[in-house]
Amino acid sequence: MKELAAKYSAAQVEDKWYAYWLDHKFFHSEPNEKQPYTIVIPPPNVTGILHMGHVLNNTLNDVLIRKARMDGKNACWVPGTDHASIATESKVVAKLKAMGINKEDIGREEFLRHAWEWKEEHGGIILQQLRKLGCSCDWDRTRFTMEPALSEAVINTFVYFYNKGWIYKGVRMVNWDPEALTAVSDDEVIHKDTKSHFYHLRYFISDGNGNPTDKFLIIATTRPETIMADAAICVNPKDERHFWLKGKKVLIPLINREIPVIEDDYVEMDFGTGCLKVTPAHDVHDYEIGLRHNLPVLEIIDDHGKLNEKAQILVGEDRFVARKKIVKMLEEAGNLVKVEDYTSPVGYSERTDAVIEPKLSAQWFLRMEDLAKTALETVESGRTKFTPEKYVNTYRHWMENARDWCISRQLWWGQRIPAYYLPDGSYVVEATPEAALKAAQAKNPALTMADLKQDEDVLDTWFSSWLWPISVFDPEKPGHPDHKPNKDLAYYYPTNDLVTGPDIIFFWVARMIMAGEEFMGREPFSNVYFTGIVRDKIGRKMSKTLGNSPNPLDLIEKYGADAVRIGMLLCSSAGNDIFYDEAQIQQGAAFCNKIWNSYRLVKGWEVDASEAQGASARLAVEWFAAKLSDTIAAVEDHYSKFRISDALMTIYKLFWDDYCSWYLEAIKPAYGKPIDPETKKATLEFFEALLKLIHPVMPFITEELWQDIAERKEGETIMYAPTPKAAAFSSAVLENFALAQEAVNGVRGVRSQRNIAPKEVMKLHIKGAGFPQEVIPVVEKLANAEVSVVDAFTSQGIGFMVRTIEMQVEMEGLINVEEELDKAQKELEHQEKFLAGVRAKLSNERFVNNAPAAVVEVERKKEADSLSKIESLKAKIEALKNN
RNA sequence: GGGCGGUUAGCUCAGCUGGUUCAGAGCACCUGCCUUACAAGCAGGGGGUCACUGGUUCGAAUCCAGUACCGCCCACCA
Repeated sequence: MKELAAKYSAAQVEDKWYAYWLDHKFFHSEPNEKQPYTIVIPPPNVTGILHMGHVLNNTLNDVLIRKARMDGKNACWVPGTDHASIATESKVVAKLKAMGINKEDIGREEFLRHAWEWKEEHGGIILQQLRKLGCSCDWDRTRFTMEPALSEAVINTFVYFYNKGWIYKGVRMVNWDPEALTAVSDDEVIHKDTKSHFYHLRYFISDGNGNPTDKFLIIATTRPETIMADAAICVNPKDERHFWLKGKKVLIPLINREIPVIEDDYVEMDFGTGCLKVTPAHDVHDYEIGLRHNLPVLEIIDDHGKLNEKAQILVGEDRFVARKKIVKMLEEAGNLVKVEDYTSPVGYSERTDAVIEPKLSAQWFLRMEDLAKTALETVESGRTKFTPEKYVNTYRHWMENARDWCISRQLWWGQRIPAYYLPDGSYVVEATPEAALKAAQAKNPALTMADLKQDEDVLDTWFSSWLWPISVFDPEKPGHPDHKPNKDLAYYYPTNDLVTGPDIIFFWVARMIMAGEEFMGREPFSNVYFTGIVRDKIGRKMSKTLGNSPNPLDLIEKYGADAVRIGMLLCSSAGNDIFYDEAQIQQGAAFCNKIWNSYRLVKGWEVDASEAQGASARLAVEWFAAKLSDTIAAVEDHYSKFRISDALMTIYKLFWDDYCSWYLEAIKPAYGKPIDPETKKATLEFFEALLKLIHPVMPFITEELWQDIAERKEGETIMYAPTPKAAAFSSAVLENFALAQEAVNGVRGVRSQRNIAPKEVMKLHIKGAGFPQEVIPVVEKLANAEVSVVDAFTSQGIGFMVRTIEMQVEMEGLINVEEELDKAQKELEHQEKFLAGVRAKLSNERFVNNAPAAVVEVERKKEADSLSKIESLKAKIEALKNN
């Protein structure tokens, strides 16, 4: 590298080094004798594009992986994408729709052909974008959850759990979208408060023969069109008002079907009338009550949201039209008591905005009981640690109440459920059609392939991603606990850290733990680091519709990936949401520039071999060596606790404040003068250590400069330079330098107050022998002052204290005695108050007797220091008065 | 409604098992400087009854209880 530009320009640097890293396969990992450090990427949706959440997450991953690599571990970061069945399928559906093609019309096979085409064309863009961010993924290991081997793994696990008896077919209420004609997941249902009515209906008591008596009860409902599906009326068993109903039967209005009155705690006595109509087919809770009381299920609404013939009346009418009509009919029949306005939350489909209809349907379930129990133990025992810890509570609560997992989805894009139906309605579950045929023929030898019909549904995407930490290494293993892990799996599993958002703690994290325990017999990762959500400045979630989400690639282009990375991370502590502000990235860019220029300065110094190291430089080198070691220890501590932003801030301050503002200023040769070889060498060593420390978060600029500070051979990289280690140091060195810094600050304060230019040499008098003599050269250089140690101040000047040491900047004839007196008086008052406080404590016998000796000792020291300060202040005031 | 977590400077957050002058950091702000690496900079400075109330203790930002507000997860009352 020749002359360095005055400003750092990321664009020229980043692509160059990324290509270099790729060329040399620096990201690639193979099992070897070193300790592995493994991360599997939280696979982004294959059709996704990079957003700020990905930036945060993947930068964290990359920091961890690069740090581990420099720590000498065999670091492996496995990238890949998730087939994301719902998201991808709806994108393909939308694309086809735009072409005038209906999914149903072209059929499954043709649809999947389109979907794969789409995936090949648009899929994996996000992985390209991650390269721009600098992510050091082992691209040779890139995986896709729906690639053949991984799909096989999914099917095998299904068969495995089925054979174990944990997978069963059951009926469940799903969120049915009558417009899209599909079930949608709970996440795709938006609850909106909707104005409707509360209809109070009169149900007459039956005489036992299906005829009404003159007695009746009143129920309140928002859905009168479903009364034909009623299976019971339910009251709370403690409700005295309804004791008389016990054992009675009532008649459904209009159709006069007889239904029983039952009792269940679910009914709230003080809500509505205390009588609830139970409609198992069209309400989730009612369905559960129905299960408890063995009630029949009668479905009267079809897939299109219209009443069917089972309704007996209003057949073929849309549910909302039917509602209006039936109200009228009820009114005419004398069953309508009153109508109240009512606002209640109603579920709408995210995609079509249709009102969701709860619908019963046959689904496949995986029993959770044992899996959840084991997975809870994994976390409670600490084998997998959560950061921040608070999420253990959330996790526990969910695991203790885990409901069976509905694993079927009414979609085509995904792994198709390997259940094959026989003509007699029974089914077999096998990994392949061939095996299924064999199994079917065992039941009925006459069957042929053509007689078998595979289940139409595919598996929940999470049913494939929960295998991710295993299947990316050895797709044979899931579904086969006895299979001997291949070399990769044996080496890389369990992975070390997982970085992800808390929103998928159950969907993904918990289930990976389950799968890991089930198939590997141990946890899939040692640590889970939960990030927060990236929000905009005013706290809104970033979303496309709000348009408040910047495009990370634009930011990278504008500021550089390093700036984006450190900008995001400096202010993001684990578990807390991040309020994104472009100013953070600007701060990152400023830091890049600072690093760049600090090197520009050092690089520009000519070395004169005959030059001897000056006192100030010698001290500064000694001090910074200590400071560096001290800080490295602090940084390591932060990392070990996953306080990433603290670790980075610590390095940031070390670089900017300690190295640039103090150290470089202390060793800086006079303008145009050469530097001695010893100092230059030390400085470059320090600089290299700093580059290495910050490299995990700022990979590009550090590589650029690292390559320049010394002769490097082709194939050398900072990526594999070992993390600087803390060396032993004397704390006295730090302590003495700190005193020097305070003295310098004191002088600078006086300059600032009096508007004295930095160029002007000042005279600083230090009273007594308390100040470490050896650091005086540093003070002289940085304060641009001549320092003298005196017994008493003999000239006029402005005083200040460094701890208990009195100092004075000589200002003959330039000081305002009044002002100085005033200042000293105030300081005295403050000091006396402080002393009083300390003495009150010390005179408290209970404190002296109960507090640890060390604490009492500290108080005594405070007392002594304060006394000494008061004494000098008094003397100073005297002197000023006499002046 | 149930569970969990939070409330410290204008903003974002540290502050571990109560005691080190403990009230901190970064950013923002104010003042003065284009000082020959960097104005994406340098130097200096102001700013908080640690949400509120009570308790425990010699001593509380820190422990306990209650109150208020905020956030997240679950259920989302026919």
